[in-house]
Parts: sequence; structure tokens; C-alpha cells
Amino acid sequence: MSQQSSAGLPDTRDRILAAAETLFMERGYAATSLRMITAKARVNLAAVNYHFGSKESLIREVFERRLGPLNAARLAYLDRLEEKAQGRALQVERIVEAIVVPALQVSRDPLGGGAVFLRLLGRAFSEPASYVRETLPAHYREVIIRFKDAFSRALPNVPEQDLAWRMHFMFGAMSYTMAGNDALQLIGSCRLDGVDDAESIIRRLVPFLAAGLKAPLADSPARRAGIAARKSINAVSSRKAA
Amino acid sequence: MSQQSSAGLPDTRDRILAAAETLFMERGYAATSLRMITAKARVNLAAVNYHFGSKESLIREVFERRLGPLNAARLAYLDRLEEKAQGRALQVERIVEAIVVPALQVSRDPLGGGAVFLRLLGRAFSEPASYVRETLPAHYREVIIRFKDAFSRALPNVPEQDLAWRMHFMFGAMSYTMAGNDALQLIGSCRLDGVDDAESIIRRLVPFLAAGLKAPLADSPARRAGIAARKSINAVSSRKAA
DNA sequence: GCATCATTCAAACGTTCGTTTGAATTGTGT
DNA sequence: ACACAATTCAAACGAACGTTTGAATGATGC
Repeated sequence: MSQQSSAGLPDTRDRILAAAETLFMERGYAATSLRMITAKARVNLAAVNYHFGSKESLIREVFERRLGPLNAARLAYLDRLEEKAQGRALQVERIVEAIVVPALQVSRDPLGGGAVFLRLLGRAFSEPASYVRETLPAHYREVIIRFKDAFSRALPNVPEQDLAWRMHFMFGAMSYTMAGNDALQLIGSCRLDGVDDAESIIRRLVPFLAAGLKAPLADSPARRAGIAARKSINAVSSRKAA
Repeated sequence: MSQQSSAGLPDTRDRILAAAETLFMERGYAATSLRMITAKARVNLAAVNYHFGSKESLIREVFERRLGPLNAARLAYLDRLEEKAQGRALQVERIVEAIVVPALQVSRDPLGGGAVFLRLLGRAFSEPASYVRETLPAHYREVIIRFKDAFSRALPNVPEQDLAWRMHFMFGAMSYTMAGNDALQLIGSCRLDGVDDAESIIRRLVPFLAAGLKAPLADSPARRAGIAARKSINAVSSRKAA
């Protein structure tokens, strides 16, 4: 397709993909125009429609270029874990690592741009645009099924519905962190160090998520009523303290 | 300002705010035009600029209308907790509730629209647009400071930096959940029940977050190397199992 | 009833958007 | 060197955007 792809230089297609990745991350999909992208990539405006067909096809390719390998690496990581375990239940921390560590590797992609993509991906989950509502589920289907199964075996006491919710919370914390939301940071009095060191983030994220997944189940409806009534908030409910 | 505000009917301003809230939630800020908003609110196109000045001022008012009361309720909840504790350390679960339960009350706002706003708010944290990057921190400054302090007393063994990160993860899980991201759900094989019952969500979210906040600290760099090397993934590190 | 103000309205403003076009340019195979 | 296909380019397309305008409409105070 590309005539000069034999040469090592980044051709028009790749320059567009890189520029689009960065700009979509910085400003979102709808707020990024093709003129911004082609200007940053220093290619002609019409090149996007020539190489990708449309703006929507471009964002789809931006995702597919990196998301496929990322999720494949997660599944491979899980495969290795299960192989070594030889049928025994896995540690929750290890399963979480199988999700999180491949992302770390993507962020270190020597070709660059991996970290930018992770932030874009984190944002994508809360982008209401249809392009992503239809693209992401297809990429994640197998990942979700496999990991839900692994967690289910590692946490036999957690009912299926609770597990589904906890995985939901886990993806939330991950997406938010990947998106690099500095909400707390901007507020001051709460500086986060090592924001750019993906490895140190993972070292803190994995124990947090694993503990959440392994948390004792919610209390019976009795305490629920206590919350709603808002009387004696502190009195009832004597579970293990901090 | 409003001539017929004495009448009980929802006037133009409120209809615009309600329509904008819903559309911004459904489609995002940049992808929502003033023509969509005024059509949904069944008011004239020029009404937005007449009542709010600009599109950006409109979204700012959408947030300020509900975010102020929400965070005030959180601080009041925390005040009550600390009053009852009389200087003793609070339970982590109770502090988390002080953040999460007022959101539940907002979602039940008898005037309606509260639940829509929560989803919009969840999305806002990953919106790259500048309107929110400057508006949200101002609203959250005091909340962050007060709650960080409360968590710090309830979790004396967690270093400040780890606590900051864990609060970051907590906000991520919350925002994601509020935004109603059904990533897992769409994929099937993972149906979440009770998505519309905010109370049952909270009953599952609070234990998850509290457990994450109370998690044992990350291991020493020794295990870190083990992860990176990817040899003997499962062998080392014998902490408490599931 | 009349002056006065706030609000609504249809119409248009200039700009920017994604996309298309057709000619110029470049690289490749023979 | 020539034919041919792939790519780049400047220019333009119609549509939709946020905003402004100035006249119509409605309610209020005297």
C-alpha cells in the first residue's frame, strides 16, 4: 500500500497516527480537527481521508494499532501464570499484575508513544462518542472473560455479582490512573511523586486493587438502613477496625 | 433577573440547564451544540447567550449548580463523624461513606436530574477541555484537604505519598462508576445488576475502597525486580492469600 | 395608557469543520 | 525513457458551529 515503506523514514500514515494519538489524548476526539492533526504531522490535509477514509476510521486505527498487542500480552501473561500454577488457584496480586504490567511495557515502547496511548486509552472509557463504544468492547471481550474466570477461581468466596462490580471498580481506578488525571495534584497539598514512573505507580496500584478485590463482603441490609437513616452512623457495625 | 421566576413553572434558564446537563453527559461537551441544547429545551437558540453569555459559561453553571451543594454535604457528613468520634480516629469505611453517600442523596434529588449530573461529573474528570480543568479543582480543594487529613489519622501507618496515590485510585473508581461506564457490561458474560440502584452500588463500593485504602504497603524493591524480570512470578512473595 | 424594562424570536454573521476534487508530483517496473 | 500507479497538493465544497443583531413580544410600575 505504502510506496516508500521500505525506507526507514516514518511515512505519512505513521506521522498522522502519531499526531492524532497525541492530540486526541490532549484535547479529546470531537475537539481535535483534522487540520490540527495534519499540521502537527506536517502532511497535507487531504492525506487523512486518502489514507484512512474518514476521521472516525482514523481514531479506530489509532486504537487498534496498540490495543491489540496490549491485550494479547495480558492474555499471554495470564497463560504463563496458569501454566506455572498447574491447576492451583492463583494469587490475586498476580492476576492483577497480568492486567497492569503489560501496560507498563507498552508505556516503555522504545518506538515511543506508548505512554501517550495509555493516557488516551484511559480517557476513551469515559468518552461517550460512539466510535469507542463499539470498538473497545470487541477488543476486551476475551480479556474480560478470561480474567473474570481467573479471579473467580482465586476468590471462590466472592459471589459472581460482587466480583463483576469489583472488576468494574478495578477498571475504573486503572483507567483514571492511566488517563493521568491530576485532579488531586492540581489541588496542591497533595503532590504525587513518580507520576511519570509507571513502575512505581504499578507498585502502589496492585496492592490497592488486590485488597479491594479480596475485601470482606458488604454487610447485611441492617447496616444499610443505618446509613440511610443517618442516625447513629458510628454506633452499629463493629467489624475489624483500621 | 428572571421575570417569571415567581411562577412555579420551569423558566428558560432551568430548562437550558437541564437539557445541557443531559446532552453533555450523553455526548460530551465539544460534541454537543447549542442548537441541540436549545432544541431539547425548546427555547430559542439565542437564549443561551442571553442568559449565560457563552457556551463555556453554560457548562460552568451546569457544574456549579450541583457540585457546590454536593461537596458541602460531604464536608458536613465528615463534620458529624468527627464530632461523634470526639477526637478518636475514624473508621476508614465511615470516611469513605462521607464521600460516597452524599452522592447517593444527590442522585435521589426529588427535582430530578441528580443522577444525570453524577454521570456527567464522572466523565468530567477525564475531560481534557480546559473549562473543567480550571473549575473542578476550585470546588474540590477543601474537600481533598479535609479528607486527606481524616484518612491520614485513620491510617497512621500509610505514608503520605502512598495515601495520596490511594486517594487517587479511589477517585478513579468512583468517577468511573458514577460515569456509568458499562465497558464490562457491554461485553456480556458480565452483567451487572442494580446499575440504577445507587444504594446497592455504594454497598459494594465502600468495602472495596476501604480495603484498598487499608491495604498492606507494597513490598520492598526486591519483589519489584522479580516482576520486571518475569522469572519465578509465582514463587517469591508469600503474603496472605485469598 | 404609556413608558420601560426584560425576554423571546427569526435571521444572519463570519468561521471552522470534514470531505471531495482534479491537477501536479513522485516513485516504480520494464 | 516511458507508462503507470501511488501519493501529495492547493483549492474549494456544503454543512454546522458559536455568536450577534434588531425587531417583536410580554410583563411591570406609575
